[in-house]
Amino acid sequence: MKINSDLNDQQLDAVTHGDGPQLVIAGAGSGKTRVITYRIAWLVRERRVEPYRIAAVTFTNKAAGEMKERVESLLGGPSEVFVGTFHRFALRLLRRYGERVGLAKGFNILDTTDQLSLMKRAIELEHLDPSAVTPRGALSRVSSAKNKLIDPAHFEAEAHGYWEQKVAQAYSRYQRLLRETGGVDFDDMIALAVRLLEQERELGERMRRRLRYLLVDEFQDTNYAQLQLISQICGEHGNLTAVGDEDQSIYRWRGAELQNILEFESSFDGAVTRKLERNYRSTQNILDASGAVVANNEKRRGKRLWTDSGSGEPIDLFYSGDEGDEARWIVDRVRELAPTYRFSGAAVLVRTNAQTRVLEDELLRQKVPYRLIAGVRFYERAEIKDLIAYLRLVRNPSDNLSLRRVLNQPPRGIGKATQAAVFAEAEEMGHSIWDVLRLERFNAIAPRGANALRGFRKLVEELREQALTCSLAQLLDEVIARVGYLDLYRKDDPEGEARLQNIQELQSAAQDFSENLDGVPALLVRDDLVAPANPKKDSDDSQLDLLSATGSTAPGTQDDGSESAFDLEGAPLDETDALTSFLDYVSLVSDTDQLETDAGVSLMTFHSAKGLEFPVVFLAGLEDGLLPHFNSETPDELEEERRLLYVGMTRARERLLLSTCSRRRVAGRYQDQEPSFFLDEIPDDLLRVSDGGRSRYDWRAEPVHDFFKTDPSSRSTPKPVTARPRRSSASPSMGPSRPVTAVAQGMGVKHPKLGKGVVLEIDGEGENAKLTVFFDRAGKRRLIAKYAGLEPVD
DNA sequence: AAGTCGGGCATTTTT
DNA sequence: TGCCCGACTT
Repeated sequence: MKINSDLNDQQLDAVTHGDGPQLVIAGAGSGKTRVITYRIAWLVRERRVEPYRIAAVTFTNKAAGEMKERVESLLGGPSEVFVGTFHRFALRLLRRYGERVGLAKGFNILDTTDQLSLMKRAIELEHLDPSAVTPRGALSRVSSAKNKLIDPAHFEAEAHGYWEQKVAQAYSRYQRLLRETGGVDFDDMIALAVRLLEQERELGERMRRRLRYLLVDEFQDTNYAQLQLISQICGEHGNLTAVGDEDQSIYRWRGAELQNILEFESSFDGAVTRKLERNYRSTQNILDASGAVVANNEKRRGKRLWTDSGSGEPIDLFYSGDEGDEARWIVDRVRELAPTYRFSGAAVLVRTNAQTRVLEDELLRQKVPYRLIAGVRFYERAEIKDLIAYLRLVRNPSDNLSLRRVLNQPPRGIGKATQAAVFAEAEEMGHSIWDVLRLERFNAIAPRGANALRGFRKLVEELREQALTCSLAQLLDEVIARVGYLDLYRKDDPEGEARLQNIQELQSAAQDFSENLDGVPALLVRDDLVAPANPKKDSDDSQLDLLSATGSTAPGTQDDGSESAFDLEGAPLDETDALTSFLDYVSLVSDTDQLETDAGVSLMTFHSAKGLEFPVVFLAGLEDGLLPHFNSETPDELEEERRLLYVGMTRARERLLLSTCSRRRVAGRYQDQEPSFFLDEIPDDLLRVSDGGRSRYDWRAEPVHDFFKTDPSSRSTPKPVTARPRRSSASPSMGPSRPVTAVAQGMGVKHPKLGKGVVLEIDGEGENAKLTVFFDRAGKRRLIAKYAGLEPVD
C-alpha cells in the first residue's frame, strides 16, 4: 500500500484523518470505497489500531463484500475488522443479547412477504376493513414509524385521524403476532439494537470501549434509527467517518433522512467536512450535464465534479414517437456501439419496471443478449421458501408463520377445517401452534385430521433430533427427502426443472456453509422454545405454567462482563449453530448481490443502478409523469426525482444517451407525454439532439401536444386548463368520460396530499399546463395540471 | 387441491 | 393493457 501515490490530496486527507468525526462528501465516481478501505488499512498499519476495534457498515451485502475483499487485500489477509451491513451488525447484537429486549431465542427474520401475511392477519384479528386499511399501506406506515423508533403505544398516542388510529391498532397487533411467532422484521432489527444499547447501559459502554472507529458508507441513505445506532456506537470518542453524497440520496421513501448528511456537523460536535470532487469515471460532458441538473436542487451542499479525462462525446437526446420507437432507437444504437463497447458495456435505465417490457421485446426481436436486473429474489421463490420454512421450524417450532406455510405443504391431509381448528385453538390458548400439536389439543378436530397432525409433529421432531448430530447440508438433504420435494416437481416441464435447479442451488449453498463450519452440527441445543411474549393475561389454563417453565434462563446471567464477551466479529460459531447462521445469511442476502457480468445489455431501474457504472448508459422515458414520476409532487419529492436522474446520468463512463417520447401507452391507453422538464436543465451545448418524432420512427399521427402548440387558434372552443383527479374514480374501462376539472387563476383548489390552496399562475394550456399554487399548509408549489389531481373549492 | 374466472390495480425496493 | 389475488369451480 502506497497511500501517497494511490490517493489524491483530498482522498489522502480523508484517509489520514485523525480522531473525531469527519464527513466525506464523495461525488459519484470519486473513489469513496477507496477512501474507506485505505482508511481502515491506514488505521491498522500506521496507527496500530487493533482490527477488531474497527467497524465499517454499508447498506448492501455487495458493497460490504467488495469492501471486505479490498481491505483484506490491503492488509494482506483476513482480518477482524467488521465489514457488513447495518442489519448484520444489528443482528450480531440481537443474536447475543436479544432476550434482553424480549426476543425469543431462535427468532426468525421475516421478509416482505412474511410481513404482509402477518399484517393481513393483524388486520383481520382487529376486525379492520382491509379496503380502508390495506396491509400494504399499514405496513409502510408501520415501517416508517419503526424507522423513527416509534413503538405501538407511542404511535397510538400520536395518531392523527381515523386512518392512523386504525393503523395504530394494526401496528400493535402486528407487533404482538410478530413476537409470538418469534420473529423480527428488518426495521425491528435496527430499532431493537438501538433499544438494547440504550436500555443496557453497561453493554453500551462495553461496546463503545471496544469499537473505537466506525466508518459508514452511503451515509445519505441512513434513517433516523440508524443515525441513533451510529451515535450510540461512537458516542463519546466520536471516531466516525461518514461517507456519502446527498445528491445520490434516492431512498427517502424508505425512510432515508437527507437531514442526516446535511446536518452532520450539528449532530457530531467538532466534525470536519471534506469533499471529493475529482471524478475518475465519466467524461467532463457527462459531469457537466449531470451537475447542471442537480444544481437545481436546493437541499444540497453543492459541489462540482471534474475530471482530466477530457470532454468526450456530446450527450445524445432523442425525441421519439412512442415507446416502441424509443425501444427501436435504443436497440439500434446498442448494436451500433456494440463493436466498441460490447453488449455488456451498455445499460438501459428506466424509472418503472413496467417500461422494461417493450425494451425486452425489442431486444429479443433484434436478438441482442440482455439481462434483466430485477425479478424474484432467489430466496423468495416458493420452493425455496418452503424448504427454509422447514429449516426454521427445526430450529424454532414456535415459528407460527413457517408452520402455517408448510403444515400442509406438500399436501398431507391437513385440510382447511383442521388448520382452522388448530389455529383457533392456538389463538385461544395464547400459545404457538406448535404447542397445540405438542399438547395434542385436538378436541375440536376429526380423528383423521388429528392423525395427520401427529404425523407432522413427528416429522418435525425427528428432524430436530437429527439436526443435533448431522451437518447443515445433511439436514437439508434430509428435509428434502422426508418431505418428498424432489418428486413434487417434474423434470419434463420447464417450470419444474427450474424449481429443481433452485433446490439444488440451495443445497450447494448449504454445502458451502457446512464445509466452512467443518463438523459443526446443524443445531447445537434442542431446547424447546416457547413463545415468550405476551401470554394472555386472562387465561387461567393450568397448562400455561408448564409451558413457560421450559422458558429461557434469566437474561444475561452468563455474562462475565469482560470486554471480550462483547465480540462482534468472531462470535457466531461458538455461540450460534450452523442452522441459525445459515438462516440469517439467507435472510439478509438477496439475489441481486451476485450479478454475473458479460451477459449482455443490462436492463434495470434507476434505483437498481445505484453504485454501478457502464461505458454506455441509456436513460429511457425521460418524460413528465415518469421522471419526475407523477406521484412525486412536493418539492422534496421532486428533488429526489432529480437526484434519481443525476444518479442515472452519472452511471455513464463515456456515452450517455437520453430519450423521451411524445406519447406512450400507460395502463393500456395512449397518453400524450411532455419531455421531462429536467431535460431543460441540461445545457444545450452539451446535447446532440435528434428528432425521431416525425422521421422514420414515427409513422403515426402528429403528436397531439404539437397541435396545441402550433395552432391554438384552430381550436373551436378555448379549452380551460384541466386537472385530472388522481386515479379516476369513474369507470376506468371505456371512453373519454374521465372527469376533468377546469382551473383558473385565483381559484381555490384542493390537492389530495397538499390540501387547500389558491392557483397563482398558469403556464401553458391544456392538461400539460404548469400551475403555481399556493397551499395553506405547504406553501408555493409548481404542479403539472394533469398530474396534480386538483379539485375546485369555493 | 388444482384450475379458471373476473375485479382491482398498476413507483422506486439496499435489508 | 396485463397481472395478481381471491373467489369460485370441478
